Amino acid sequence: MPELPEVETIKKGLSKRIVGLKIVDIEIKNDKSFLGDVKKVIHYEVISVERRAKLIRIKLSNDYNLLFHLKLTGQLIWRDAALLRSLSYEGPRSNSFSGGHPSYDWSTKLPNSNTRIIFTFDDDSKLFFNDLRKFGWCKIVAAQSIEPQFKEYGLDPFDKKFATNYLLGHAKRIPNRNIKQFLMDQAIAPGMGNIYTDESLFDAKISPLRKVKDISVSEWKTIISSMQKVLNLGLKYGGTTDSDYVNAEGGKGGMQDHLKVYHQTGKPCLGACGGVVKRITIGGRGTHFCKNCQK
DNA sequence: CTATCTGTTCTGAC
DNA sequence: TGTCAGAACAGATA
Repeated sequence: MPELPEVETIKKGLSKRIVGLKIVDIEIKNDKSFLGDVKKVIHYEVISVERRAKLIRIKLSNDYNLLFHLKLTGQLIWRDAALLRSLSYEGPRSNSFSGGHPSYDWSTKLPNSNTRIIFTFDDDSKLFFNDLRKFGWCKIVAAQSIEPQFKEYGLDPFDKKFATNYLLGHAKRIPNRNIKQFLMDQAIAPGMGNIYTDESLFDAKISPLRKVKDISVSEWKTIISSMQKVLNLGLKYGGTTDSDYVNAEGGKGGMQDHLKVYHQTGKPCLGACGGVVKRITIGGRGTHFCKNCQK
């Protein structure tokens, strides 16, 4: 599931590959995945690739943008022309039992049954928007409409102003909200999702059930530094591949091997407390934590 | 076979 | 206003 580190990893990968290329064709295989008129972006060049919250923005030379939200299962995979020729028909097929990880034949065979949009560039390379569950989208947004789109989001967790006072301000507004849902609120901590919220709270030794009004200033400081720590770790390992996430080259991330609580239900707690990782539901989301370590 | 669960965000009801 | 269920969708699991 793409959260800040996954989206940022894709952004970096795409930026390296497609800046300077001109879009020459867009093939829409699922109408609901694409909003806008393709005529507005065809024949224009990619100026930059940026991230805001969990959105990816491809800025074009004519003041239009392609904005993507990958939601749960969206992928953006770029292939150069040579690789497309060698892999387009009979990509190697892995079986479904490769070390407990899902099959990855979609990352070698492109397009595939999950491909919703195909962008072709002027060097014959292609960008594939794959999305198994079709929650994700790509839309064309004019330059002047970008900021209004981003207005709903709070400060990026790496912003210098993302500090105790900022979070206290939000906490005052919704004092009875639990810290888990608080951190998942995109108006407060955009880019945070289930994985990095659970990991951050474990690192901070704070229970996900704590109400925000009961969190002290020093605990807020700890939470902020834990968030930045685990997000940075996610960035370092190129994101978490739990099921569908791949980077811009179609490769897996490595953060899944460094998760301490997320999807570790029943395993011994790594806090050396002798407890086990529990799973409960908060706000409809699976929440993983250690009752001993997190107070 | 059906029922349940997953995980992000939006919508509509209370 | 905050809170919550349900929907969007497809597939893995029970």
